[in-house]
Amino acid sequence: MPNDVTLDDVARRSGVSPATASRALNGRRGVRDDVRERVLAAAGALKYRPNRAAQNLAGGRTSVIGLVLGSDELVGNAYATSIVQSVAAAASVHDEGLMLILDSHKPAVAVQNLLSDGIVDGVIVSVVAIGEQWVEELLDANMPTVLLGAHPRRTDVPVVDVDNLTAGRVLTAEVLAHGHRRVAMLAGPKSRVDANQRLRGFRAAHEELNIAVDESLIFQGDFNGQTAYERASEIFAASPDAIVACNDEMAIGLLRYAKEHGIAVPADVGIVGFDGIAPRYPEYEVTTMAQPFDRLGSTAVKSLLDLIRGDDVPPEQLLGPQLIERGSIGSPLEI
Amino acid sequence: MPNDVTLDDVARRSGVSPATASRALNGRRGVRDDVRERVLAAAGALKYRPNRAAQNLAGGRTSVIGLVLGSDELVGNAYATSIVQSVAAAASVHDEGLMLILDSHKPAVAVQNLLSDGIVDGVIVSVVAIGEQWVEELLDANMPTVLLGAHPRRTDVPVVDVDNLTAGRVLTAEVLAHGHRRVAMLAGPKSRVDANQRLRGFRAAHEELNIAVDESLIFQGDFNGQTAYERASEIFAASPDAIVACNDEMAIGLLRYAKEHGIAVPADVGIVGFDGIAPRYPEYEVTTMAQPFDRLGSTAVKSLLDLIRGDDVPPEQLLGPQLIERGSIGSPLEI
DNA sequence: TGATTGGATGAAAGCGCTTTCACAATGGCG
DNA sequence: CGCCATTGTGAAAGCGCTTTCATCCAATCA
Repeated sequence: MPNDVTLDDVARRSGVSPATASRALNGRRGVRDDVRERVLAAAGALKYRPNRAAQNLAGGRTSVIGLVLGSDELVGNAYATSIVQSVAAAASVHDEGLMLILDSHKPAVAVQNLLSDGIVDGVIVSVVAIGEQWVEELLDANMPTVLLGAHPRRTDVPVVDVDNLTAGRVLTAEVLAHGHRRVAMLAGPKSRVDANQRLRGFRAAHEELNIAVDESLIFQGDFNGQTAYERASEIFAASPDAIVACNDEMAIGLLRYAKEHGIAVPADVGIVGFDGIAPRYPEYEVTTMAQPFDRLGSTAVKSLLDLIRGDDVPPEQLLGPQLIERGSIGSPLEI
Repeated sequence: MPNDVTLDDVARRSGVSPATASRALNGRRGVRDDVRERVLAAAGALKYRPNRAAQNLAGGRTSVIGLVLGSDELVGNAYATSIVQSVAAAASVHDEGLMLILDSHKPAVAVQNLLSDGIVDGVIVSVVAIGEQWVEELLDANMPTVLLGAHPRRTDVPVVDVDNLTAGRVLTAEVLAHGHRRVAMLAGPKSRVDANQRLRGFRAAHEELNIAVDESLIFQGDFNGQTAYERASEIFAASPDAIVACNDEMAIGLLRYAKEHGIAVPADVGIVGFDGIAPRYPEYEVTTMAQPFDRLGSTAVKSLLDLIRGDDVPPEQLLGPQLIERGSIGSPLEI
């Protein structure tokens, strides 16, 4: 056992009852200052560490939250990876542990385990996992849950997401502001709310300027860079002035194709992406709408903790994205 | 509370004592078959889920293992990401939960928490976290631990790693077998055991063929692709026949430079990498020595569970890597 | 048939903590 | 100077489970 000194030991050493020791250690009020210090000192000297299982059993809280992701999504999926990172960081800020639950080959067992008391106090479910049926099961259970990314149907679970509509609108407006008029859209999966919102934003930006959207310039994508690369010839064949790709992976797929086929960006065609992960590929300079990953993670964690505590949580929290200019639709505009 | 039906409820419903119910549910022997079935049925009907905190407190096991990583290592670090993925998968196979511990801004608290009983039964520490002093603290504590990747100094903790020496030797031998003679090495950080072993393998392969290693062709790298890209001109200026990069990121950095400067690969120079993550970059076809991530994760998890159970674990388990031929040192050799 | 074994079961004792609850002790007030 | 809040403290009751330990009964053996 890593740890064998108990609260009783601390209590005995500091000459108080376990009850008082517990109160002192947990910062409860109603303990004289000198007593509290004595207890703290004893705990330090003994290297006392509370037994979390016992705390949990007695107190009801675990201080662990779960993060649920689809499994094959992690490797090579910059979005998912960023989410893990930011949620982990946020959890750590709140002194919460983080259980990582990837879609396993034993979903039933995973859910079963998760729903047991004493394992996690609540879960954050990433949009990349939504659709898995075991996740549905999880949502139906009476477990505090926050969705990271909107769900196509469930509106009964609080959502934290980037404001995809605005993001799509602003990004497209930026493209239009550079003078591009034939703007193509490489959309994301139809099942994804974020993809749809971005598309709506794309249309909205056009409407604002009274520019008609050429429906033949809207291409169905799947958020996958390789697929985008493979469809690139078709898209370029439509000779758009610029292309709005619904995420950076697809934008990079297009850029790769352009590079390999002597298509100049932004001279021949402008290309923009989404998510803000493109900067990780230094050879592809692409203007992008960055996800506020840090705030996404911290907001989700904070909301979940509120939910666990029983506080009210807004049904939908949309965070502002940030435009990252990297010159792939032309030089930055003067203001 | 997600869950409010207790073992007592199950016991009562099936007309047995809680003791028997517990035994039945946990597959302990000494329960008549019909009784066991009755209990199982009752548990199913009641949707009973054990309270893990209570189980843990009474039984001593958590069924959760920890995975410790350096924090900034996750995003954009394919190696770390793959490790997370494979460990998560392996944990799930064993019905273990996975706590993810990234190097936080509160290392002390993190360690403190981790070492509490009832949080995790043991931890897997990835080589990418080694060096952080809080990890040292963790290793010194009496907590079952397995290292994923060798530690430069500590030999008191069981290690699971790829056989980097052999990997380096075989990969270099392959390069030499293609007829390359002036072979450069872009090494990894000197502080890393894996990097050093690969370099040793590089030398060993040369020795076996009685080829002298030109020390001026050994370049110090840092496992970073961008840095490799920036140093590429210097390396190519030494006009090697081929370059062994100590990981794929660096190999890709070199390839990117080559591509941009009209250096043909493998015609002008051969390039190979390490880790097997290159295939994720379809535009860069690079022969690589793949880490057996799946086995790495499963072996580490299995060893940790053995350790927790009190069984003996070999101090060092080296797994065989796999050569992935992708033509970046010339066409595959006939056999 | 009586003694002996062994398997199935239940009673009860914790695991280490938090938290009522009751009780002193203290201080403010009339 | 006595009375009521207040505050600090300890005793003890669980939290829900596992696990001895003792018990019971049927099966085995002499």
